[in-house]
Amino acid sequence: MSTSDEDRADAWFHALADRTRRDILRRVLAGEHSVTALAQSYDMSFAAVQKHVAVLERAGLLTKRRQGREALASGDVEAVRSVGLMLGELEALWRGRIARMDELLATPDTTPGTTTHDTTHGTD
Amino acid sequence: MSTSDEDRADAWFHALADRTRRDILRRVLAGEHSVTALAQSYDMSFAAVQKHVAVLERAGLLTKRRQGREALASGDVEAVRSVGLMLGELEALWRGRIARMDELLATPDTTPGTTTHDTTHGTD
DNA sequence: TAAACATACAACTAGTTGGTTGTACGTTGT
DNA sequence: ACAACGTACAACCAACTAGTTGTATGTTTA
Repeated sequence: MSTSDEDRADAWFHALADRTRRDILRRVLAGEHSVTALAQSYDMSFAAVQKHVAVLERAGLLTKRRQGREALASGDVEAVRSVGLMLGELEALWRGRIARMDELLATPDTTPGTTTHDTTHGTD
Repeated sequence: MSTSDEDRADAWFHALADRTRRDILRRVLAGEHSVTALAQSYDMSFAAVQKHVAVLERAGLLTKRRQGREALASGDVEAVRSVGLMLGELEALWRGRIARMDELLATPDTTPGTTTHDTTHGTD
């Protein structure tokens, strides 16, 4: 495949790592806005805002539809949910660690030959 | 206050925007690891990995405790949840938009003097 | 048709990032 | 005591980022 999950995650988090872009995303999730309408909300050039919108669009967090001379931007809630899902996977890893700790406490004499720490060897 | 919510969000998303850091975070959420143990998993210098760990630590996604000469890093699941919460707020904005659309469809003759589009004016 | 508007993109600049090597300092083991 | 280990940080470099101005192209409107 061309763009891996990690590539998409890079784009997502990089897009979200700028407060202007997060603010733009909030606005376009709440409703459609043209690029100039968005630009008027910030103390920077139109071109700067247009580039922020482009970054969000490339990351898939926002889509644009053309209506006449205007480009109406709209937030993609599915993409936001995908980011949340990835965070959920992180939480799951942590839960696994806790479960492992509980297991050790519950059955203190099993797994007799193993060392006491670092059961998570990388698979790369 | 010194560090605003937006400052923290900047740090969170910037820390998550690098795949090596995301991988480190996965490992330290699954279990404690020393910095050298982490460094051995990646094809880069120890110093590079140490800096990645420092970025995650400054963002609050990871904590370190000292044990002898080792620094044991552990993922902070609460911070991960906070990031998820922020995404949830984005989703809520979108739900508000949908609710507003439904409202318009349900009562087609109310709000007689308003224009048909863009009910979300900025408040700055 | 001409002027004003909305967008897109190229070129440039200052600051930041992700990597490197080298050095310093506390800790462990012989 | 001393060598090896684990960590931290400074200095440096190439690549990238976020902003700028300027230009080009298409769309409305007078």
